[in-house]
This record gives sequence, structure tokens and C-alpha cells, in this order.
Amino acid sequence: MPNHLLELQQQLVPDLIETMKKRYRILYHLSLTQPIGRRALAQQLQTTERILRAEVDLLKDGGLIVAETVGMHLTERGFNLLAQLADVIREAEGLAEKERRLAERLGLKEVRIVAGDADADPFVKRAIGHAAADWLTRTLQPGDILAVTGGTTIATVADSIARAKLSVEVLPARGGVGEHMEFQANAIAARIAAQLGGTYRLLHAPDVLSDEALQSLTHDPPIQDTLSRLRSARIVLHGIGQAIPMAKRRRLTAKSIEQIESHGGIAEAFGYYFDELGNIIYAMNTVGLRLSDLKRIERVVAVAGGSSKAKAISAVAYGCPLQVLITDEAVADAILQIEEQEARER
Amino acid sequence: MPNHLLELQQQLVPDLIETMKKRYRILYHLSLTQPIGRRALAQQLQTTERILRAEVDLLKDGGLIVAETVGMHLTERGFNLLAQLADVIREAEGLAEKERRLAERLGLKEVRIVAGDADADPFVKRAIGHAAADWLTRTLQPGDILAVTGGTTIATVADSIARAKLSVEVLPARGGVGEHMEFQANAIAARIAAQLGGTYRLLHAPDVLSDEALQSLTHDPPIQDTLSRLRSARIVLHGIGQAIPMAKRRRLTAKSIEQIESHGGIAEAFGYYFDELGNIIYAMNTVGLRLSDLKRIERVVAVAGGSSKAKAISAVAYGCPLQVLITDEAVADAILQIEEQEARER
DNA sequence: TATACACGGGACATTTTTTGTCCCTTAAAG
DNA sequence: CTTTAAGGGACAAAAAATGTCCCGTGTATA
Repeated sequence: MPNHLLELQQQLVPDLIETMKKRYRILYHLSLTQPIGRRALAQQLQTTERILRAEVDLLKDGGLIVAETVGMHLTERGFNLLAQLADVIREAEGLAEKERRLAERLGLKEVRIVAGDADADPFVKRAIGHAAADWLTRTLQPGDILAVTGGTTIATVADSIARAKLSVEVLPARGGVGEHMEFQANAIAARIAAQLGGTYRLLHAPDVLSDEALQSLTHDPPIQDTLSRLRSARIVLHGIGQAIPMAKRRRLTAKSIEQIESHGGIAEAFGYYFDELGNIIYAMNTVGLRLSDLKRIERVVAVAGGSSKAKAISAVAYGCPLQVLITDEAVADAILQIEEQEARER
Repeated sequence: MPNHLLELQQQLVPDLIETMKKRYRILYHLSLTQPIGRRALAQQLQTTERILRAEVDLLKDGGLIVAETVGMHLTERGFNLLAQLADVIREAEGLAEKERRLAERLGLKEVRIVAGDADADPFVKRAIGHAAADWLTRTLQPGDILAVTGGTTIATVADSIARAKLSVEVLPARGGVGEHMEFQANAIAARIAAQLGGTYRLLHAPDVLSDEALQSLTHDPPIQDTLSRLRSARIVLHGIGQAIPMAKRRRLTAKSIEQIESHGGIAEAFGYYFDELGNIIYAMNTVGLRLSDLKRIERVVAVAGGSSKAKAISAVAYGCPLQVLITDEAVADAILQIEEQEARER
């Protein structure tokens, strides 16, 4: 009933909604990449310079955009309009509907879908990060403990978080993995804390350990302390990986990789490997959050996109306590398509 | 807040809101004049054949219109859409806003404004009639007594009233005046009653009388009966005239006309003549409803339009108990403009 | 029954708008 | 100081919108 009007307009001026989406998309891209030039933006939006220019001129006349020598950027009015239109557009794009269906299918409390496919368009990854950052700022409360994992996806969340002054504590949910500094859980926790204006602690330990090393490390007082705080986090933000690529990147032994492969391993999260149905088929000896810890955490939020990760994402949703998923349309479509196939077979 | 969306769209896609209005206008004119041909409709809408044709083709594709050899007419879908969009368009056209302001200024419960100027475009008069008919059908309840005056405007209401089966009684609020049969209160009451499926009574008396004739007539039992029922009407629908033209049409004596003129007479209603501020400056000896009777009536509805009547309408609103006004945009603008002038002078 | 009329739809030249493309000046960054 | 990417101007080519006329057809009127 609220946006009943859209349906009426769909009948009388079908192209109205299309144009509205198109212009919204321009404003949205602009908001994430401003200041940006006409030509660069056109390339990003997969359109020609001249066509974008026509739209931009209109938006400029409307006072939603200003053009300066460094490039175009949103005015305050444009920014407000963007925020107010967000829900309408999500409804018009059919994303809201897909969110409801995906939440039901995966048994989640909340799903947020961003248009596009992160595999095909790097901008979509940023958009996912932005959506997650948005969710986070709306959800975080003073005094909260937030745990984050590493990875490129969660890093985009850190990129998008707006500056704030919020007394929260940000912790890395896992130890150090691999080489890239900026994708480490530690580094991301620090960046997010800096943006939010909160505090952070680091977990000075490698992610994977031998039994003995794990034993001794967990008796180290500072690590013990961080770990116990970690378990009382209210929100956990984590990424989801594909099993085999992740196993290789982690330099697991050939034997372990083979084991994962032979058991149909498809997803990785928190150092656990899952098959398509969410069964744990391999678990690493990790410092940091364990699967059993997640059950007691109020909001476990998975952030991941790209059609290649679709199966991994549904696997984690089945095998891991999860309340919120922030993903892209390609993933949603892939998972919902399986649902339709099943319905047809019945 | 309900059509908050419209304001957002106004910023993002102002041009498409215009086309929405344009297409709505086509559907609306079509609904009042169907079946009608392309060329005739184009003339009515003050546009060219070809331009209208482009729009009509779209509406046809959308299944809102069908074209037959007798002309075009709305489909059921088109008709539903029209009804559902009515409020939206009134909001988008700014009519809703003007209605609120006019109601406040004139101290009325409800104002309904139709786009255009009845003086300049005869179609607007029909539209006013249609709006009044619409108001009436939504307001009338079984058992109601409805009183109506004569005049061309109220006659258009009778033209537009949809057939119904409603047990109401329709009475003429005044006696016979002038020569045109179809504009007599009696005739209009009968036609409205016929359309509504209700009953009616007639007032077999001339509108204007000498004192003695009035005395004797009011002792005539059938007239007495009708008059007493008239005074218990729940709704009165009446027109508003300009003082001088009306006085001449009524063939008042030169002396009376001069009196009206010298006192600044501007409006006429129910046989009373008002100056600009609503003071009664001349009253005829009429059979039928008196001004004093109106105070006890629940809904007194004035129906009148055309820029030339603007002052007359505001005069009656001041001088006469009135709850509802159905008029056109030209009148509304004229009255509201005075308001703005006053505000400027302050 | 005959006739004039208004209907929708087809056709097409003409006008207007949209679009692709290139260039120019300017300001910031290296 | 040079390079780069910015916005805006310009203009021909392409596409769309528009004005205009015609035609066969069914309807209502004479």
C-alpha cells in the first residue's frame, strides 16, 4: 500500500520508473566515487559520454549535482534525495522482494541486496561495502563490541564507514593470515575503530596453529583477555570464501586440500570448511572466534558477493549461526533460482 | 507523508511527472466525453492531432484505451486507473494545496478545485459538474433529503450523476424563474432524483412574489408541506450568480437594479444579493429556502466556477452559511491572490 | 435508402531532438 | 614545468517527434 503509487505510474508512465532508476543510479555512483569526471563516470555506468551528459545536465539544473574543475559531486540536496529514495528504488528494482524471499529461504533475520554482480563489476564490491557500512552505522550502539574478520570484502566496509564518534570497541575475530597487510583482521579492526571514533585491540597471533602452540598462546594473558572480550561481542562482521581457493591461499597441505575437495567442500568461514549443505568437513586449529562462540552472539553478519560465491554463501548460511547477510543481486538470483528449480521438481 | 514519493520524484524526474499529468488529462477528458475521435479530442485538449495521437497510441498499448469506429473510450483498467490516480494528480497539480488554503481562507469544511477556467473552456464547467456529482454520490446516504437550486451549473451536476439506487428525496430549493425549462430547480430536482433512483417533489410556484401572494401561497397545503421538508434537508446544492447579470435576467425593476449597483452588489444566491464583504444588500421575496433556514442544514454546498464569478463566490462564502465549495482553479487563484496582496500590504 | 460526416490508421516529408565525436581552456597533481 | 583529467562548447549525423494529408469504414442524419 505505501508505494502503491509506483504501480499506478507503471501503468500510466512506464518509462518514468526506468528513468528514475537510471538517474538514481547516477547519483548513487556519484556518491561513492565523487568527485569524478563525466567520461570516467560514463565508463563506470556502461554508457556513453554524451548520454550521461544529458542526464547530468538535468541533475545539475535540478540542483542535485554541481560540476567543478575537479569533477562532479552531489550537493546536499542531492545527497538527501539519494537517501530518501533508497527504499523506493530498492522496491522498484525488485530488490526488496528478493531480500524477503532470500531471508525466508536461508532463515535469516535480515538480508540486504545490492544490484549487480561483484565478479563482473568491481564497483559492486564497493557498493556491498557501503551497504554493510550503512547497516553497521545504523545498528551500532555505544558500548558495543564489534568483531571483524579480514579479507578484501570486509576491507571495503572499512573504506566506506563514515567518520563518527561512537564509543565502541572493535576487535579482530581472527589472527593473522597471509601477507597483505591491509586485508588482515587486525588492520581492518584498527581502521574501522579509527573511523567510528572507538577503540580497538589486536590479536597478536597467527591464525593457524599447531595444538601445542595454541595451548601455550591461549595462556598468554593479553591474548586470553582479547579472546574473552571477543566472545562477548554483540556484532560480528565476517566474510565468506570459496573453499578451494581459500585453502590454497592459506597454504594448507595438499592432503588437506584433497580432503576438502573429496568431501565436496565449497565454503570457508572462520577457518571452517563447509560442503554445499553446510556440514563442516574440515576445521582448522584457529585462535579467535570459534563456531561454537557464534551462537551466543546477537548479530552475526556475513558480507560477501559475486556470482562465484553464491554456493559458498548459502552453505555458510546453512552451517553457521547467521542473522544478517549483505550480498549482491547475482548471489541472490543464483540462490533463489535453485529454490525455483526445487519447486519445479516437486 | 503519504505522497512524499511524489515530492522526491518532482526533484529527480520532473519531466516525467509532467507527462504523467498530461496523460492523466487525456484519460480524464476521455472519460467525460467518450466516445470521441482523435481530432475532436485534440481540439478539446488544445493540442495537435499528431501529438495526441502519439500519447493515445501509448495508452492504447497500455490497455487503458480502446479505439473503435465510433471513437475512443476508456477500458475498465483505464477507468480504474483514473479513479486511483485522481488524488495523486490533484496533489501533483498543486490543487490539493490550493484547496487547503482556500478552505482556510473562506472558513469552509471542504473545497474541491477543478483545473482550468470555466469562462475560458466550457469543458471545465462539465468537470465542475462531474466533481460535484462525485462529491454528492460519496456523501449521500439513504433517507437523505437533498435540495437543489436551478441554473446552468447545477444542471451540469445533474448531467454527470451516475445512475444509482438510493432512497433519497430531491427537492427544488426555489420556485420557478425565467424561461429555460431545463435549468429550473424543479426540472433539475426531477432529473437528479431520476438518476439517483430516488423520489422528488415539485414546488409549483414562481420564485418571486408579492407579499400578499406569498402569504396565500404559504397557506397552500402541498406547498407548505414541501417547504417544511425543504427546511429539514441534510444537503443543499446551490449555484452562485453575479449580482447585476442575475438581477437583469430576473427582470428586476430598474430601481432595484440601481439599488443593487449602488450598494456594490456583486453576488446572488437563493434570491439574496451580497456585496463584496458578504453583506446582504437586497433580498427578494422568495418562496423556497431562506438564508435563515440554511443555518440548520448540515451541508450547504456551493457549486460555481469561472474567473468572472470569483468575487461573487467569495462574497457568498462570507455572507452565507456554507460548508462546501466546488469550483475551478481560476476562481481559487483569484481569491488566493487577494490573500497574497493583503499579506504583502501588511 | 442515400449521403455526408467523423472515425482510426497508414504514409511521408519536415522539423526537432538526441547522440557521437572532437576540441579547447583550466586547474590540480606529479 | 609538464601531464592529466576536468567541464563546457561546437557541430554533423542519426534518430525521433511532428504536421499534414489521404483512405476505407461505419454511423447517424436527411
